[in-house]
Amino acid sequence: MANGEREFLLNYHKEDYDRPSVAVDLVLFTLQDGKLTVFLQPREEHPYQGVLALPGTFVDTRESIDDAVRRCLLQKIRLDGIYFEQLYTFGAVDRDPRMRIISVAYYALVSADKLLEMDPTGDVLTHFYPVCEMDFPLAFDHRTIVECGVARIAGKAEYTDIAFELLPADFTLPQLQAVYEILLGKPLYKANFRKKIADKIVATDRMTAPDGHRPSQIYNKKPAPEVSGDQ
Amino acid sequence: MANGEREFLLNYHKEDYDRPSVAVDLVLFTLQDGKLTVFLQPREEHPYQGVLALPGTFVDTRESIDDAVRRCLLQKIRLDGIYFEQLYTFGAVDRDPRMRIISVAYYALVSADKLLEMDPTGDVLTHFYPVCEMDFPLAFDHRTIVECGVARIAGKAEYTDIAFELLPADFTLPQLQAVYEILLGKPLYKANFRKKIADKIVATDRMTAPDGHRPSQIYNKKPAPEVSGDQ
DNA sequence: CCAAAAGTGTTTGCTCTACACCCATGG
DNA sequence: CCATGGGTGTAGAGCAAACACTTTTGG
Repeated sequence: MANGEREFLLNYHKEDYDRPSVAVDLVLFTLQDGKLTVFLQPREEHPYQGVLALPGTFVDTRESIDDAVRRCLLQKIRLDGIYFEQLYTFGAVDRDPRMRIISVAYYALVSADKLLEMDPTGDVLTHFYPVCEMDFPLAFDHRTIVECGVARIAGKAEYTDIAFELLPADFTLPQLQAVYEILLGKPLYKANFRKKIADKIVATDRMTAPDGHRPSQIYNKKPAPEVSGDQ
Repeated sequence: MANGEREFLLNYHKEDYDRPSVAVDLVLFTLQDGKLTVFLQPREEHPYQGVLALPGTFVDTRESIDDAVRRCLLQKIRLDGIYFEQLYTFGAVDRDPRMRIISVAYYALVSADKLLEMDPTGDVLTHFYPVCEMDFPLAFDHRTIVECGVARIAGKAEYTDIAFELLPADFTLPQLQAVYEILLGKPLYKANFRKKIADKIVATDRMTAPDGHRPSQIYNKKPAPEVSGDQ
């Protein structure tokens, strides 16, 4: 009878009853003025017309979910080649009042300099809103999705290198520390922080331009360790 | 034009072109003979007829994804009220040769005693296979899904209490330690382990029946801490 | 008395925390 | 010479690893 159920559902599907649609929604983070910000756009259609929402798109039959995310990034934000990762799949029955839409949420990280490089007009930059000041309504369950993304990057900042995705290739240690402090939401001790990330970075021989105080050294992220050659 | 794209996709959907179907696939873990085992059933239909596969079902329009998981557990394994959690959503275009199916994978944990209680015939127990001995083919991308589940519970065992889900309410510390050792895949030091989990358990006044050596004390999981009353 | 497994105290070593201090630049 | 922020060494707290040891049962 477990099989009968499966049989039923297979037929149910083939005979083309109504069934869920699948979309991706994207939580694109960057840093502005020392704050974590997220990309939001006012919706142009009902429901939630004019209300800020995450960028998203339906998943086409001929593309993987990751490809739908890449397409969404490219078509809606003109971004390419940035870090993204699956977050969670949201499937409450009433999350969209029109019809049943299951949303596979992703988060993405981009550095402010990459944003400017990709969009020299600076128009895209105006669509970012600080996550700690979102005292306005969001469409659908998008507030929940953003909160889920914030929680994820806070957690992953502790044991992965995602913080580097929010900085240019050249960065200083005070900058890197600021990123960690924003993601973790707490201040860090300078000396301890430097010891902890020492093995993830390489110093260049360049310094920042003097600015009323001691210039800081410029670092790069250490390349991912090669698998040991001999075995 | 981002809007035109959205418009197109909305119409694309409404006019009922082919679009992805959504299923849940379930990685149900338990412990047998000191090994982590997973529930698999031979498929009764093509494709992969006769090949072992995870239990799964299509997501109905009127149920949430979590509800689809509950229904799958109940209909296919006759299980109810056990721990489960979303794992990852798999959406490669060719993961199912028949048609495009996006699978929201979940993992679930059940203790061997609960399995027997729910299914006194013991039939369900025969469908579990040790994850470390899966030297046989699996249908679709189900091997990847199982591996994803194994990695997840190994990680979560370190900072959550999921290990308790694999034991009855009454357990001994050697039993609990064995669960952690299986999930983490490494031996633990008895004295250190006991100190570490001391604040998560409460001792009962009961002991196991003597068995050729010193009996062990029976413990229960400490109830989740109440939110402190005064504030 | 011995084997086997349960259960406990103590030492050691490491990591993270916190503080103290020095360095380079502009004014 | 001071203010500002960059950069570094070192002592102490806390946690975890490792070891040594005692206890209880059956044979």
